[in-house]
Amino acid sequence: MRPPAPVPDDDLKLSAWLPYRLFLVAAQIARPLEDFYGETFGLSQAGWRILAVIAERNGANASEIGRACALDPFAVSRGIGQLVELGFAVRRPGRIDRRYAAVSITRSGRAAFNRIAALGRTIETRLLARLADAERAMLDSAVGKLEAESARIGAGGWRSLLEDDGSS
Amino acid sequence: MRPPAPVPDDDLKLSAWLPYRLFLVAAQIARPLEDFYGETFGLSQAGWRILAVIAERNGANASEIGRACALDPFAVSRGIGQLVELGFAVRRPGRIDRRYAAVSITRSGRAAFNRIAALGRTIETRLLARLADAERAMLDSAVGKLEAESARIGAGGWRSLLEDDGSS
DNA sequence: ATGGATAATTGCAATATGCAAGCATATTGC
DNA sequence: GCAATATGCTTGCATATTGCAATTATCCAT
Repeated sequence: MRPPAPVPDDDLKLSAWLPYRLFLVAAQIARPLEDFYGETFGLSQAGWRILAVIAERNGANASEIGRACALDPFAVSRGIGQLVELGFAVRRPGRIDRRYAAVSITRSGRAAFNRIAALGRTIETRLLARLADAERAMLDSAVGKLEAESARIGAGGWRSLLEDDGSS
Repeated sequence: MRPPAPVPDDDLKLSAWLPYRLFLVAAQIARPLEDFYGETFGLSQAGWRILAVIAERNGANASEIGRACALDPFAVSRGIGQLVELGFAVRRPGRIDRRYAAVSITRSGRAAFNRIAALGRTIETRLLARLADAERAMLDSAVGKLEAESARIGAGGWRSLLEDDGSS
């Protein structure tokens, strides 16, 4: 009556599933940094990302910021609000089109950024210290490919994945 | 009066910083899967992770589950509650020590797991399809090393990172 | 027995998030 | 010109999530 294996048991092992492994690594790495900028500056994750964006591209508008750090417009707006409250950024109406507000980093914003970035680089250095040079290079290029493919996957939604045979 | 570079500008580029890149890849990959199990079964992320754990280690207790999928006891408890409500798991008091409740997956829980796992494996396959065999092997071992080091980093907290020169 | 430990849960306050509606500015059609 | 529409961004509010104190139930040592 019963087949030998009554349940197919597709046996996906969470701990061996690449997306989950990446997620865990990213989460564990991010935590001490978040604790640092949270406790030290009262900065949220969105706030930190936006600070990093305007540190690099001073005067960016909200849309550019959102694109650069994968935040929706609401999160960007609130994050900028937080930075302004903390004195880390200022909003000024755009010169040509005043709907676009240019967000600029302040002196103390850059000071905070530099301290956070220093810790961030320490973390990255410690991570990479475990890898050989060849591994580092390969990891870099592999992550680049994963970025490209994950963007496609993320854009399609799950419905498109079900109709997908995996070959492309 | 002013030095040529008034601000040191440690220039950490978010888009080139490995932890951020990993985070983005993980987040983009996870989204369609989350949408799927959220819309289809009303499952939260914690619920899904716990389901995956008990699919593999049926009858695990809450502490084991928490350790296996990096969730704090509160999240585990609530996640199990969700699974029980959905009819995907049952709690039964432990036989030897009744403080530990053994959580078992139900038939319909396993059915749901199998459907989610199938999509998960599709995603993983699509991701890895872009990589050569050698790259896949290298990525696997590199991620293993990152897991080990990120666990150390996560455990230490940010204070220990500041006193750290990066060599160990 | 009983005091203290441990595993797990619950309640509640704080926080974050999603989304509709709003405001200001720019552009288009007439 | 100037109403009508579009765009960029913000705000308010309802809902979900999270963190943590307090609680319950059980076990263990004396």
